[in-house]
Amino acid sequence: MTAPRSRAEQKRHTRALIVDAGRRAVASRGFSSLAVRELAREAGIVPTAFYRHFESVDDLAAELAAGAADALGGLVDQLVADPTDDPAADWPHRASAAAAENPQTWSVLARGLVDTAHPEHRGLSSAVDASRRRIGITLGRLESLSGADGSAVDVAADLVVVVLIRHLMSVADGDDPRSTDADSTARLRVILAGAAAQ
Amino acid sequence: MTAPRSRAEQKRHTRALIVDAGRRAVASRGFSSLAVRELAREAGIVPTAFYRHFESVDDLAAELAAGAADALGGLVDQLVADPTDDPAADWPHRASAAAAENPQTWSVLARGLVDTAHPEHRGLSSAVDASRRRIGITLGRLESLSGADGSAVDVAADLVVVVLIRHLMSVADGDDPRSTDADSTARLRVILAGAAAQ
DNA sequence: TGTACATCAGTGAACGCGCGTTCACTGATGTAC
DNA sequence: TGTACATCAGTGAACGCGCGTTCACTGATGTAC
Repeated sequence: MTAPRSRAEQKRHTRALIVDAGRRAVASRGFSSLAVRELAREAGIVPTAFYRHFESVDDLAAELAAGAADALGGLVDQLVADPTDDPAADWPHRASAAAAENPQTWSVLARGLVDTAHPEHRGLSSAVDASRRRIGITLGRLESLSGADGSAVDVAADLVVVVLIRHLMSVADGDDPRSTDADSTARLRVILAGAAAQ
Repeated sequence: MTAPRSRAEQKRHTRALIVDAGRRAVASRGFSSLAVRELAREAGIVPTAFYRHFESVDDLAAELAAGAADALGGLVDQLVADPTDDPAADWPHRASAAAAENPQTWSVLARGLVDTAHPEHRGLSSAVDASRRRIGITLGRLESLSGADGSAVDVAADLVVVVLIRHLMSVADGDDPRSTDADSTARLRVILAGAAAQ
């Protein structure tokens, strides 16, 4: 049934099991809940074998955080890559697709953002800052915001990013994607109309 | 120097020290970081004496969460109690006063909101729902929103509550209150203008 | 193709530590007479 | 006011448990000849 695996393939597989268990743990109980013994149990290895894959539990935390930051960057790539006249309608839909692909990652992001004392907070926080700037640039190019004040666009970008992160977590938490999309769209419409009116 | 205390006063004092240490712990590291031994150390008692004040560590968690929910309710009371024509200008200022009064409480609220797996999540989440409804009613009475769509007002209320909670956490984290007030005011202006434009 | 050796993912025992909680206790404070 | 007793906040030993990490090991996989 299971194909024979090379040693390298097997190692990659085990490592992926650990990372996956780690993502689930952080998503549901936060970074400080990462426990080597629990991860090992879920990956089907003995606790000490964990150290064949990571230097320490903090090393794994760093990798999970980097993954979340990358995921956010990738999503923003998609949002700004092919332009739209109506981000309020299109972005939630694209974000839902991203959330469905790797749900836990977005909860990892949220955990890192709220856990200001955790070492990974800084990195995730600046990933969000970067996203805000990129979203801001894209919003600034919208025809509907062509007459808007620059600082109003910045404020809108800030609010849009918050709406998108809430959206991602909502979908990741298993909320109905259809109604979550509708909620986010309504929020984005208010924000964009508000920026246009300033 | 220290006035003699009745046994009841002394007990209340020790209990307050525990609750305070608990608030700081949850604020900085989350509900799951509550540790009897650490709280006892900070309160100047032996770990087992903790159980003279609380049935268990979960009992303390429940009290902290209830305190955060009450604080939010109290703040909303203040926001809706004396009406204003310009919530965008007035509410951040009032929220800053509340945040300065008991900073950690707001981080406790945020922790409980993001920690969806924690038993206290539900209660804090519904406290926020209640606040959203009350804010919505108050917004609906604003002259500037008299022509606005009802659902746009609901969306605005949702966004306003998010802005206020971020504001509270910002001030609690020690950010400069003046610039935090300005940021929140700008965000609220965009939201209210957006709802008015729908 | 067969043999000898190297690599290294996973093993199992062990370390010191902090966890939440129980229990019988002490001794100062409070109360009744 | 003085004495006898009750209350109860705080004490200290102890419980079983899971934590992160180290170390010497095993044995299957991979490589060189």
